[in-house]
Amino acid sequence: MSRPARYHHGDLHSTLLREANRLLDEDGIDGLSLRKLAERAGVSRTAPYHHFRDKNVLLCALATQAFSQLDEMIGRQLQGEGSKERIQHFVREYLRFATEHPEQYELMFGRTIWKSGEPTEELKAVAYRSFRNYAERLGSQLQGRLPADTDPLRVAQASWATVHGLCRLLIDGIYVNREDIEAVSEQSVALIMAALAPST
Amino acid sequence: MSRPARYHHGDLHSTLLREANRLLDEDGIDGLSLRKLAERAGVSRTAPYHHFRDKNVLLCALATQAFSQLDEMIGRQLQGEGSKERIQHFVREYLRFATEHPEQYELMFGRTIWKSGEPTEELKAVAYRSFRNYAERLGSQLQGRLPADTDPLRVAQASWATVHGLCRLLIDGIYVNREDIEAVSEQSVALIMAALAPST
DNA sequence: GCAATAATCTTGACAGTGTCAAAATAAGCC
DNA sequence: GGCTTATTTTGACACTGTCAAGATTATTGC
Repeated sequence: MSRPARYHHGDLHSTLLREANRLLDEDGIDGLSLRKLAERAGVSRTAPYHHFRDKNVLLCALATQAFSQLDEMIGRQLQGEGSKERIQHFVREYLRFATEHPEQYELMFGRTIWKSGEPTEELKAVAYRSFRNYAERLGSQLQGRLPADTDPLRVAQASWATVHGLCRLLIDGIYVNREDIEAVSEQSVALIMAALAPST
Repeated sequence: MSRPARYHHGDLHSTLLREANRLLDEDGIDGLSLRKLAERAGVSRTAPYHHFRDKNVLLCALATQAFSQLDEMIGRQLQGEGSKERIQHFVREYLRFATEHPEQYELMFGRTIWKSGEPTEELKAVAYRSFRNYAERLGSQLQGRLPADTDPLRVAQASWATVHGLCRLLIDGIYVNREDIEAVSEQSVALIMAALAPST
């Protein structure tokens, strides 16, 4: 039998997170309204405010979740010794992450949180951790192959910006052709690797 | 003496564009509401609708203006023969363009228009023209220096994505240090140029 | 077990948004 | 001067985030 409607939901916090992610996928970041969310959770308009101070905090929670996934993916894909193939595979995985969850990606890196809103300390922590993770692992993959005057951190920042730029162009709807993007990313990796000393 | 308030504004169309740009600079893209805009222009809430079908069309008009400026800048900076210095100077100018008018840049490339809204034909035309302009000029600057298996168009796409990615990270508030970004961009250019054959 | 406290949820309200419909006003044209 | 068209206005609607005050349930101290 279906549970009777109780005054106390019981597990509203995690229900809100789950349904918010669903709403994000379906209606996009603009379509995610707290009122729709509350209705989905079977609860009144202002109930969510007892679990998330405001909409910004809710969005930060979603972004934090997504960053954890990204961080986990980085760790999984960029382990072991480096090679052009491995790095290209990572880039494809990154593109896949961004395009399969475009609204989450937008939340993670977009101005909704970072500019208009105010990123949570928790979000900032996991975001910076993700990038540090990427920089360190890429650095060790390119170990000894960079020109002497080249700071590995800068290479990490530059390469991340490139992949990120491609993702944004795709996600924001400026580029629509997924295959083009993949070709461009492979070109980028090839070009950078060509500038490196061969691996020993 | 100050003009009396007339029923017909006289030049509302261009006044709206001008004040919209001011509002954009002051309050950001989220702060730009048609009602505030109408008030600034000294006109009632719905008057703008007779000059712009809806908010999306207004924003497209602003973005179109900005793209024209960008296109003009590309033509100015990327003429003549190519050199590492010239390209690095162009990148700095691009960064300057994006950071001096961050809200316009957001409008030009952001999802507000391209994903959530519907880009005007006019906007699409000038946007594509800008990129074609960039691709052609960069291609001629790198003439004969690219590896045989390297499509100049791909290089243009990749390099644009990189600079664009940097701009987004800066504009969206993820990176805050302007000098870091400049160092990263110089690193990127140096890395790509290192992969090229020396100019004849 | 029971009272006090805290957590949770609801209804009502407010200011703000984009945009439509219908009416009012002005300008241009024959 | 009268007709048509372009502008502009007022009124309205549905939507948004969020606050305040009250209702309900859970938890804790004794």
